[in-house]
Amino acid sequence: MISFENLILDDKTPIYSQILMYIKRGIVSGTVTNNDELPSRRVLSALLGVNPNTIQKSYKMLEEEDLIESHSGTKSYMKLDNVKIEKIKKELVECDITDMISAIKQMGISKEETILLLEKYWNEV
Amino acid sequence: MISFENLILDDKTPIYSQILMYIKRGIVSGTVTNNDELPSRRVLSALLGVNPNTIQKSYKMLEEEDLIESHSGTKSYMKLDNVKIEKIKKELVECDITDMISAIKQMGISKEETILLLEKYWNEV
Amino acid sequence: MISFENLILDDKTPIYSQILMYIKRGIVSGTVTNNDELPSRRVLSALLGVNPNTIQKSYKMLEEEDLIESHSGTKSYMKLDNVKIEKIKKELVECDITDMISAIKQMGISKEETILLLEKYWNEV
Amino acid sequence: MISFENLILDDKTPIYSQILMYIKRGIVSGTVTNNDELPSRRVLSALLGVNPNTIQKSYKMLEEEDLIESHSGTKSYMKLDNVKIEKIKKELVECDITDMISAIKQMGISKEETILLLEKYWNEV
DNA sequence: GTGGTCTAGACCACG
DNA sequence: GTGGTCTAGACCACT
Repeated sequence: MISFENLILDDKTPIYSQILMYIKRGIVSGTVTNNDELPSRRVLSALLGVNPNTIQKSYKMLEEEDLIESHSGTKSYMKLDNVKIEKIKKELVECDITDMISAIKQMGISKEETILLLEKYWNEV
Repeated sequence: MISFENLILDDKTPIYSQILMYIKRGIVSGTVTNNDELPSRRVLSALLGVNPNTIQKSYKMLEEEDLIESHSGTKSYMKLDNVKIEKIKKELVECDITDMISAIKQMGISKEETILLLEKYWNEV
Repeated sequence: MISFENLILDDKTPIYSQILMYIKRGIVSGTVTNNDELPSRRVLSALLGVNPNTIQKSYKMLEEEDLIESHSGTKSYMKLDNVKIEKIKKELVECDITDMISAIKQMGISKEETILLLEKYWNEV
Repeated sequence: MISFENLILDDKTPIYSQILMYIKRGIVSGTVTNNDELPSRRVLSALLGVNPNTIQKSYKMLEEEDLIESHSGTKSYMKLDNVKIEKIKKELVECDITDMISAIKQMGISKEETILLLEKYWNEV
C-alpha cells in the first residue's frame, strides 16, 4: 500500500497535481513499485482532508498515463515497468534541473556559485 | 529602457507573474537598474501579445513592492537601491534552489548525482 | 436569504459599489442579519443582469471588512455583531447626511428651508 | 469674475464634474450671475492645479447646456436667465435631497431622526 | 500619448 | 453546485 504520510500539501499548486507529482516522485525514488496498491478514493480523501473529486481527478490522470489499473472493485494498483519508470525519471529530473538552471542563469549566477548554493541549502530542505 | 526580448511566455504560470519574475530576475542580474524606464502598458502588451491589463497588474505589483515609480500620464521608472536588490536576490535564489532540492530529494537522488546532472544540463539550457 | 429585489442599479456609480452599499444599508436597517445566507455569485449575477465577477468583487470587499464568511464550495453567510453594525451605521449615516448638507449649503439654502424640503420630499421617494 | 477659491477638489469624483457642479451650485446660490466672466482655461488650470484639457471639458459641457458663451477671444461669460436658474436649482436640490432621503430610508431611519441628525451635523460641515 | 479602474467571460479547485 | 483567479477590453482622468 502506497503511503502518503510524507505528502504535505501547499496551497499554491493544484492539489490534484501535487498528488500526481508525489506519486511520480515515489516511482522515481523506488518507494512506489509495480503492483503497489493505492488507497481507495474515500480513504485518501479522508487522510489528506481534500475532496474525493480531487482524488478522483488525480487517479484519472494516472490512469490516462497508463500508470495504474483499476480493478472491478474499488482497488487500484500501480502498473509499471522499467521503460515507464525511466521515462518519468527523465521527465521529472530534467524538468526540475533545467527549470532551476534557467532561472538561475537569468540572474547571472555562475555554475560554480550555484553548486556552492546547492551545497549550502541541501541539508536545510 | 528595459528590454523584454528574452522573455518567452509559457502557459503554465500566470502571465502577470511571469512578467513580474522576469523583471525581478533582471534586477538581480543587473540588466535592470535604478531609474530604468519601463515600456508603457500599451507598448509592452503589443510586444508580448497580451492584454494591457495584464501588464498593468504586473506593474501594480511592482509598485506595491515599491520597486517602480508610476504616476498617471508619465512614464514609469525603476526605483531601486542595494538593499532592495539584495532582498530580491535572496528571495529568488533561495526559492529556486530549495524548490529544486526538495523535488530532487523526494526522488532519492543524492547531492553528488545532482551536481553531475547540473554540470550536464548547464550549457543546454 | 438576503433579498435583492429592492436594488435598482444606476449607471453612475460602480456596480460592485452599489451592491456593497445595498448590503451595508440592509445591515443598518436590520433586514440583513447575522448568519443570513447570501445568494451565490451566479444566482445574483443572473438576477441583477451583471457579470458574476462584479458580484465577486462586492463579496470580496465584504469579506475584507470581515462582514461575511466565505469558503470555496460552500455558501456565504453574514458574520455580524452589534459592534460591526453600529460602526457601519455611523459610517453610512454621517456620509449621507454630511454630503447632502455640504451640497445644500453651497447653494445658500438655510437649515430651515432644508427641513421644509425634507418634509416635502420625504414621502415621494 | 467667478471665484474658484472655495472649490476643494476630492479625488473620488471626476474633476470636470466637480467643476461643473461647483459652477451650478454657484448659480443656484446667486454667487454666479448672468454675464459673469469665467477665468480663461489656462488661468483656471493653473489655479486648480489640473490639466487644461480637464478645464476645457467642463467649459464644453457648460456650453452644451447653453449656460456660457465663448466670445471670439478666449473670454467666456455666463449666459443665464430665470428659467435656467430655476431649472438648475430644482435639478440640484431635488437630487441632493432625494438621494439622501432614499439612502436614509433604506436604513430604516425615521424622518424625525433624520431632522435631528441634520441639526446635529449642520454646523460641522 | 500615460497610468488607473470597471465590467466581462472563461477556467479552476473544491463540496 | 460553490467561491477564487486570470485574461480581456473598454473607458476615464490626466500630461
